[in-house]
Amino acid sequence: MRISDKHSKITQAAVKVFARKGFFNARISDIAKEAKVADGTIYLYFNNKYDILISLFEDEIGKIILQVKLLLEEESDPGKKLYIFALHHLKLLDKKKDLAEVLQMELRQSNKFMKEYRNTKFIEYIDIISAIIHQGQEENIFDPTVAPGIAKRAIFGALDEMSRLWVLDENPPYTIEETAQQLSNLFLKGLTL
Amino acid sequence: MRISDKHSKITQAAVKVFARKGFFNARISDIAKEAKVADGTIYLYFNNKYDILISLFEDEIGKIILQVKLLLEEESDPGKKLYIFALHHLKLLDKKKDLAEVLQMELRQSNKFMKEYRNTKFIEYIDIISAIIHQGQEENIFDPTVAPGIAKRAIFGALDEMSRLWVLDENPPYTIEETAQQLSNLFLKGLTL
Amino acid sequence: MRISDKHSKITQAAVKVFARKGFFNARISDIAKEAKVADGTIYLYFNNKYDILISLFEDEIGKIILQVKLLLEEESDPGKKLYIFALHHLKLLDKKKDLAEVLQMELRQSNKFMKEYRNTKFIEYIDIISAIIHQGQEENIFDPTVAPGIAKRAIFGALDEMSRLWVLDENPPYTIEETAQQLSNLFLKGLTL
Amino acid sequence: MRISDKHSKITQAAVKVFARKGFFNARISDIAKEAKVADGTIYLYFNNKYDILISLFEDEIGKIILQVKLLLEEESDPGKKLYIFALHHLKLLDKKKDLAEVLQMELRQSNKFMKEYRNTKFIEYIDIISAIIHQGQEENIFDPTVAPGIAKRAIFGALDEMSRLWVLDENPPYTIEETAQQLSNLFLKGLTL
DNA sequence: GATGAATGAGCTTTCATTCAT
DNA sequence: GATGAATGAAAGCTCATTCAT
Repeated sequence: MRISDKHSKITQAAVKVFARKGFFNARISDIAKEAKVADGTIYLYFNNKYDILISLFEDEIGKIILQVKLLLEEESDPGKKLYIFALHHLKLLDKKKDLAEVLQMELRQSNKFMKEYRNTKFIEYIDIISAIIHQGQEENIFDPTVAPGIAKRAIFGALDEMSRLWVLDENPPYTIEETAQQLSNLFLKGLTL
Repeated sequence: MRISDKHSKITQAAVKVFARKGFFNARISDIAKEAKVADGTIYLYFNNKYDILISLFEDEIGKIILQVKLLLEEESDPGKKLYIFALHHLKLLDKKKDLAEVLQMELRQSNKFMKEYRNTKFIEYIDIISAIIHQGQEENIFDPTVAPGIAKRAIFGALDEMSRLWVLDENPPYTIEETAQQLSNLFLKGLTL
Repeated sequence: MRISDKHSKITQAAVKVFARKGFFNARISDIAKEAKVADGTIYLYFNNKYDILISLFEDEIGKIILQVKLLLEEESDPGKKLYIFALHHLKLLDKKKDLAEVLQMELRQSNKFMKEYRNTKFIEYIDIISAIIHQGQEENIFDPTVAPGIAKRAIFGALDEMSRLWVLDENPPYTIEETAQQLSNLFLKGLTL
Repeated sequence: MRISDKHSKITQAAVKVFARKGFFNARISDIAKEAKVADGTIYLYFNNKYDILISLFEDEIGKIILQVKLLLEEESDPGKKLYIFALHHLKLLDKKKDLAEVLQMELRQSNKFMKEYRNTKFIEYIDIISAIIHQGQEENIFDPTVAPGIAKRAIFGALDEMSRLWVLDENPPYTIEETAQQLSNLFLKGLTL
């Protein structure tokens, strides 16, 4: 088994366990059992419990950023880019519910991660949105009086709050496509000159 | 001393301590010390540690709902209502940073509260937004194709994400009024026919 | 039960357990069981495991110093003082075998206690010897060329090594009085002009 | 590489590590790293952690015994022999501070070594002293009423306690020669008829 | 009602030892 | 023989909760 396999196995197990029980209620032995390794093995790959969460976060957000950026490269219209971003965000979190729950619930939860820990990956992710807005303003499509620093947070916040529907609800009242459509419409009209 | 005084003292202390340390890192003895009561006294007013958080949440959200509803009664225009809601939300959380942090960070964090615990107070709060949207649609001011169930979450999510700026950042790059203005503009244009 | 009772009960239990198993092999739960308290109770009286050992040491040596000084006050002849000191030292450690074992074995064992921890109580104890030697030199009874700083260590080391006989051996080949006599004779002749 | 090389490398490494951290705080991996072998390799040469310490002890004391006996053969006067023994003891431990620390601190520390483990090498070492005393008594130089079994322990204890000065103190207040001189004078006068 | 000393279950982390390669 | 990744038992310490006063 390759080294990276163990690391990855533990990460995947941690996602499941953190999603099920929450970071603080999750025991290392839960993760170990889920990953089918010994408790001690986890400490060969991670420094401590917090490190698992941060590491997991950076790895996964990193992958997501790569994916979205790749997708967006194929489109030039900022309005359509916004839709693609929204759709991709919702789809992804729907597909990886456990991961979604961990990212949403656990990561923002503690001073440990949002205050002391400078969350650069997260910033990189939402800066994709501000880049789109900026582009739209440069091309005279979007309203130049809109502050991209506010709009990016608004859009991410909206997506994030919506995605909770699929994470928490067994039978969400809206489809993902419908939601992505509605959200991008809403913001598009709001942004467009 | 009236019974409610002790209850309230403990709740206020819990807000401070949860904000400072997070729910899981907070100790009952921290709260007791902050409230200037004995550890055991807390258990005369609350069943357990989780109960403090839920109780705190319901009480505080209850007060906020009362306040906003009162404010909104004085205004009839749905567009202006949206601005008032946004401004009030941001102002409040800025004024009560500790409470803001607890509501944002701790409450959504655990399955314990968002899954098992049916969060009716929270639903009541964001339904204020959908009521405004509904009113605007009834009065043919807002686009009838917008789903209020989506828009309410989008608006709350945007506000929530924005408010993190004042909670976490020492020197936020925007003023509260500016932000409320930008957000309500954005959504207003998005919503308006 | 008075507070000091619990503290003392734990200290006494720790002496027994440390003597039986050694500091590192002793578990907190062993001490707790021996003291008939809960594990956690120990941490109401001591900061950590090391603290129990140091605290125990300072308390017990403190008591011993008081006792010996009291005894020595009644005697003026430095030669006889030396005998009294030796006899008392050996008797005491014979009577309190567990304590003797802990003081001998555990305390000198670790950098933690002899390097980082400035062992002032111990120094105070062996300085009783140098004071006697000094007195003898002042009174022209003892050889002035003898360095009290060396002799005090020699005498303490001799006593300490001897006392191991009663700590470790079931049937020591010498009696305490005989040993005290031999040792004080040996050193007296060595010291006397 | 000869087998004994690895064994010796590990022993030397263990001396360093035990001296630095103490037996219980030393990790097998520390010793392995210091010896530049793999952790598992240590178990090809030693049964377990305790075995390293005991083995180390027997080897090193064995060497010391050989050296002293050789030195003493060249001298016939028991008084001078005593001085030679003292000087050699102190010099050796000063030269091999790490070894000194391990012998002093770690070996006497635990029941594991002084009770269960019959320390024949150590006995052999201090019996060199009683042999000298015996010789002196046979030759009518030393006081026949002195019990060699007590005197040997007294002398060893004195040397041992003194040698702590060079192990623990950066700037010991006495030189080794001075100390050996003082000690052998003290005991010589004490022993001589 | 109020207290806070006492409890003891529970958890993270360490590390001697093993064994497949 | 040599390796070092993997193991899993073990233990120090914490802290929510209880209950005698």
